[in-house]
Amino acid sequence: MLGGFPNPGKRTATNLQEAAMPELPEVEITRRGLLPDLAGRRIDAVVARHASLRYPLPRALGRLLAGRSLRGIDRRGKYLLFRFDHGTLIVHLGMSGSLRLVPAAEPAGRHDHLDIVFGRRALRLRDPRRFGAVLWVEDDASAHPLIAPLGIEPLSCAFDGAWLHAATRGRATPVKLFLMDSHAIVGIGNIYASESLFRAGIHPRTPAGRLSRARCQRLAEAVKATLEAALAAGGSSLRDFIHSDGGSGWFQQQHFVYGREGEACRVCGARLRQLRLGQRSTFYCPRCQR
DNA sequence: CTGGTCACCTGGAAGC
DNA sequence: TGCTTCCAGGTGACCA
Repeated sequence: MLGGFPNPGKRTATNLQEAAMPELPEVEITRRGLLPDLAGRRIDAVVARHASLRYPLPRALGRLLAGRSLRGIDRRGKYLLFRFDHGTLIVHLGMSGSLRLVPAAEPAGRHDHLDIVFGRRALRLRDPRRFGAVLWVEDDASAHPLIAPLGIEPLSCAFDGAWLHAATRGRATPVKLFLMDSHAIVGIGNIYASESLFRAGIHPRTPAGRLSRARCQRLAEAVKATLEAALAAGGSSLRDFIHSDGGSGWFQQQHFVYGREGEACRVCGARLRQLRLGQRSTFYCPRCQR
């Protein structure tokens, strides 16, 4: 393998199936894992090794953060909000990003773009595909142009069947694409969209606006159950994840349909199928999902 | 406003 | 063996 980049080991299955992307549960797990170690801690230095990810990194990040104490970490959708007295550092992990606590002296790998040093340890941002983002806002982060248009939090009480029913009226778009539209609902990526629709027994191509009230109810519950199952799976390995060297990737999870095209449905045994919606692979069971 | 498509970036796998 | 092509993914930008 390339220097410094951990070898994920021999894997026979496709990485499609194994490499879970940071969706809402992974981001929330990261937040919960970092909080107890970092809240209240003072930053000593910042090391930026790459000038930009999706956007240019804030300039003079070291001068901005050194000597400041981290007040807390919030999450909005898939954005992590690191709170300081004088502003908020917004971090998005894109599709390949991770944040881990490492010894500050540990040599950085090829894709370790940013270190925020707290004493002997560093919060290290690794993002091989550089789809992630690091932004700084002095004023209200919720008003930031990337944050303000975000949709409802799927784990909030406000997200339920009634909300989903109302929000989808008049929408012809396939329900899977609606689930993935961050301006409608945040945090549901390609994997959990397929998984949630399977749990709800709804075909991914169903026009969102045609879903009955009852099916919206079922889908809202399925989304919550899917995300909560992932959170539970991640929670059990949370400390290992945050403090490991990154070799193991995101926590493993058993999917019902994602990445399993051609295999047998775990519920009915039918051959699972794959189709493309919005340029994205979509997996479903032709018998369980109508 | 809605819906559809593209670009960004990289590593790994598949194809030739 | 080595090159080329394709694909994965989140999301903003841009089009009709």
